[in-house]
Amino acid sequence: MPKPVLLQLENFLPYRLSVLTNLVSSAIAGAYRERFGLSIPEWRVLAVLASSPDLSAAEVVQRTAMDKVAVSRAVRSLLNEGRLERRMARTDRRRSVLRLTAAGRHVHAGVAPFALAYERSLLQPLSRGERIALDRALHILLGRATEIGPLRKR
Amino acid sequence: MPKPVLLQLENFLPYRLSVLTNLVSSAIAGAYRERFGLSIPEWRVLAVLASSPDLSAAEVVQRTAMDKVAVSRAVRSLLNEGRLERRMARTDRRRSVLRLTAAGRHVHAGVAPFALAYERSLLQPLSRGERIALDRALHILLGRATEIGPLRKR
DNA sequence: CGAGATTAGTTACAATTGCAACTATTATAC
DNA sequence: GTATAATAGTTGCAATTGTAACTAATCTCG
Repeated sequence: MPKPVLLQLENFLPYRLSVLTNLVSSAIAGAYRERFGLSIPEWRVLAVLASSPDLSAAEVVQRTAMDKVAVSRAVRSLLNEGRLERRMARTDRRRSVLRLTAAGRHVHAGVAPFALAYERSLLQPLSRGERIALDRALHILLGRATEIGPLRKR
Repeated sequence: MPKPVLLQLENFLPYRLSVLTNLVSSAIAGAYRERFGLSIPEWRVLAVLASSPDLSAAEVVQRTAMDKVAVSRAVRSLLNEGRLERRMARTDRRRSVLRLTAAGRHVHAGVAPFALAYERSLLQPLSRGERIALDRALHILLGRATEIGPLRKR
């Protein structure tokens, strides 16, 4: 007898994660683009530089789990839009030193409250305990997924 | 004084979901492609037709949360590969009736255990209680995300 | 019946993305 | 010091994906 295969797509964790993430990401991406002219990669770069100025592009890659090409392109458009400025490190002329301009800080100050409001709204139906449990579970899953499959180049 | 903006990317739920999902999806996608020559959209179509034969493409769209164009393309390549067969509904010649071929069932029988093993491995560090909590939280979040942002066309 | 609206599915085109190759610079090893 | 390897970042190209327009068939309702 063949072993019965019990796979229901709607209970399959990778599928559920994917559907949820697509929903959330496209809601957010639409709002960012519409209101601030920002793509998600741009927003991520902006967000890390807002709390940690003077990173190099490679450091941004490390902190955001983005691909280095994505960072390069996001940096370029943020530079074009005058939201970012770039110097080169004196000791190593390959490394860039990235910092938000006043315009960049201004955009960030506009987006961040919106982002936090979206998150708050998304989490609203969860109790405090449920949020903590979710937090823990995501943290563990992230570690485990990294452990299982290195697969992504950074 | 400007209100201090407290947004740390690494604590931001949409960001964390996105990183986790990318990690999981690319691990799975690589394995499916390598071992079975399947893309993720193809795999999803295969999975729903394995448990529910004779759906139309539109019904596949409803059950998978995929875009109808993505379904159309996945169906076409599965047809080309001989993993799917399509008839037209007698009562409505627009509607297709999709069914796995023996080859399609064979591929599904190969992939499904692999998919379940990956999921099991991913969940392995979570206790039973933690899995239940995760399950609940994802379910609630999915409903809430749908409520907040219709944004995606299907 | 028959005009207009609706639905199923496909196609065409544009935007996004990812990979690999490339340039420039610095580090390492002899 | 020079050759080789490694690192930072960019660019080009191909594959994926999304949006909108399209075809064909059916439905609605006067």
